[in-house]
Amino acid sequence: MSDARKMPANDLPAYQPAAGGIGARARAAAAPAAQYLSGLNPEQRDAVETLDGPVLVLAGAGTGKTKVLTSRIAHILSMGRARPGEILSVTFTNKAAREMKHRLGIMLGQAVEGMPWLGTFHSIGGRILRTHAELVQLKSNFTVLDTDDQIRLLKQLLQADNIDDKRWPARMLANLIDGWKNRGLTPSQVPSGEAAVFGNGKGGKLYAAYQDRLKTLNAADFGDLLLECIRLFREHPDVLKQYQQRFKYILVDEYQDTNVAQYLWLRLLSQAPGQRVLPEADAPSADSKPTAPLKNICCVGDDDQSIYGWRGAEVDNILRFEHDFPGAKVVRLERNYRSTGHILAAASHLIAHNEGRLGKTLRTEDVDGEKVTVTGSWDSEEEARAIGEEIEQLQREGNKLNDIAILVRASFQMREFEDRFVTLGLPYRVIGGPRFYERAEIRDALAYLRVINSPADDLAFERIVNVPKRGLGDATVQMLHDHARRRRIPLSEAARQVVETDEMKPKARGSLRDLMMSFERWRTQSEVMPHTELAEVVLDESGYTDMWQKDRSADAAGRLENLKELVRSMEEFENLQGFLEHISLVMDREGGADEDAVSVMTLHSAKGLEFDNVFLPGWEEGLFPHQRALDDQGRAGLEEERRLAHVGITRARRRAKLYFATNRRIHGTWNTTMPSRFLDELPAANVEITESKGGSGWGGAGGYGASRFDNVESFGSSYSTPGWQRAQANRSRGGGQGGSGFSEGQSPFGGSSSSRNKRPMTIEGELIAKSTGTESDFTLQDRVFHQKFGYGNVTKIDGNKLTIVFEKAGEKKVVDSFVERV
DNA sequence: TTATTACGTATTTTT
DNA sequence: TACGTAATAA
Repeated sequence: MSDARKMPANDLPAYQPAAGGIGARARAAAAPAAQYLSGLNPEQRDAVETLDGPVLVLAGAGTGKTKVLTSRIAHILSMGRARPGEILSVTFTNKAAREMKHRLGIMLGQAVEGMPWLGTFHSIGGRILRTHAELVQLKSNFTVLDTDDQIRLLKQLLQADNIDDKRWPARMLANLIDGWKNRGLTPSQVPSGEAAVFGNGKGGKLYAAYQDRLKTLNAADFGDLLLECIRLFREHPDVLKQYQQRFKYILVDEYQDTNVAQYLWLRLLSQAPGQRVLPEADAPSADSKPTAPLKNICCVGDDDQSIYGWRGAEVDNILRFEHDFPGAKVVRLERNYRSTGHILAAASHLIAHNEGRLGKTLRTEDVDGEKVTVTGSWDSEEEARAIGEEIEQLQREGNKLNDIAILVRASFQMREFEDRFVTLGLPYRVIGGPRFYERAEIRDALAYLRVINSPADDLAFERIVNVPKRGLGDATVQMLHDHARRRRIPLSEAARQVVETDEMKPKARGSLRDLMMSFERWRTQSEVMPHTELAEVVLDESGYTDMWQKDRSADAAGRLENLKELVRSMEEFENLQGFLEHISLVMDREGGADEDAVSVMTLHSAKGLEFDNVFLPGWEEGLFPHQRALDDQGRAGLEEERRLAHVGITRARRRAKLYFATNRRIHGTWNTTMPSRFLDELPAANVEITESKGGSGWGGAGGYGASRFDNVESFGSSYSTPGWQRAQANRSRGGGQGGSGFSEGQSPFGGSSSSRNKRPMTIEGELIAKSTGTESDFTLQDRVFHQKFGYGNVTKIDGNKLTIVFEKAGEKKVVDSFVERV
């Protein structure tokens, strides 16, 4: 194993000098081969060494999936089959991408400059899109909108269309559009029946309008990063060909999580260069016969870990792989190197209840270990208390807190544990909580920078015109909107024009003019000043920092800290443009793992991780499986929940502990719940039912199993149950937790700072300048009418600015779009 | 225009 | 419960 160490890691591409007159293959096999191949079992090795043609690796939990992927890349490189820049390697999450980069780094040394095309679907799609932005009616500095921006934008569209956004919430439309994009559907491709379900048949039109608006805002949402990429490939075969030629090898991680759009994207790229592009509506239908020779694509996944169906992931993609990629080699990895016998048996048994699996049987050579435990407690509070105590016990036995995780179904469950841990003084860390960049102060700061970088970014402008308060309220913004729409210009340009006139009250006008002048100044400065410094200047001069300094609320200090962190994190990027490109894509935070602390996270964000001790609370009907999954997706939903349960249990190396509570508070009211059906699906031989250690003597052995249906009667009468009364009594918990309740801001930015150099904003500037000069179609002495000032005569024309003497209001300067000729 | 209050309603998972 | 929106007052 370690005799392979002879060859230094960074000698990787240097296999040539290593061996003398042997053939290339032998050379490669003899030299660094041991380095990355020796640690692989036969199946893994098979997956790594099969370089030609499509390969599907079915990798169960803990079977060395990432190891296979990274080894395969190492293999491709050391065989000289491709250079780093010719390997496309896509993952689903940033976390996974980072992990792969990290492991590759260890495996190869610095020899491989970071693999330029290793990243998430979205970041790579975005990158391709920026390179060819003009071809899809964008500019290369386009903004990536997050869900929040998206919804605000849709809200505006709904209002413009006089649609009651009570009855038809913008959020719902956003989900619809997202769904369409996930399925690779442009506005014209959405089935008319589906488009009609929203807003009395206006859904389709709204989608189209939304796309339109995105283009004028020079923005793309998440779905666009893939969908527009697909459109680009279809409409410009030459561009597609270029990428097909570049990518000699394609590797896909977590293939079971891909959606239709991602599938199409991969299909296009995986065809041999020059092949006819797939016909328009080639969603993966049963009869899609792949005729084109397909390249070397290797997909790794596990159908039993598909947990993103609600987000458009198609388990079908992986189930149909052999059909889609004929001649594909399928490798099963079934040797589990992570969990003990009992844990694995429990997980396997559970998942066996699902139908429509490709079927794998996980094996382990590890000892049986401790049985999986199931513990019932009276209510969620007791559950938290019990888990807290068990953790303290584990700690006393010498376990690291870092080796302990609590995995919950829904994030609201976390609170209870946080409360408990704070009172216990137990260090914990919440993973995947409110994202750094989603915090209001970060988004505000970013909005300022966005407006500087891209004056057409109306959403950003709107966000900060009146933050901090400048006396520019709804009325002002509405007026700017009117003007902007009429002249088809961005809001910030409208503001610049209106400020020259008497349209606004002096006070508002003054502060808007100040703001616009500031932006002008910052924009100039941005060309000479380092972007971090610029950010500081902006935050300072805009009064934004002041605003929080004056704020006396508890979290103001934390927000200021976050702002500092934001500025600090900008250093990793070459310029403002590069920073803004990345911020919207790199959504998760990292780091902070130095301290010994219990991890608290959702089951979803736990995928890919492992811990010695895993606590799984909340195994109750309605919560897990989640009611909504059941309602919306029926059987498929249940199976996905079951896969989620499977993922949860298989995170554990040594101990998996499940919990259910009889009473849980949801939306402030107490509900009596039944233990999850998943508990019944566990194999008795590997499970132990234990007493709750949380005191009270309730719960425990009889809590589920034969007697579980005894609880049914108490449904609906929860207010009279002892639990409810006790809960009332417990309300007055003395929780004086003075210290810092919030988890501090951490940098969400990965190590990769591959920001490319692009000239910022010159293009924008020109465009703006031009739109200003549009001639007015008024002539001197025209008699006009103005909403606010009444009738008057034009006495002077300066571009689109008119000076008018009004009969009542006297001489005023106004913008022409506010008056009409009479 | 902003601050305050009242009311109603929605609550999974995330690139 | 807790948040956001809408109505109302200053």
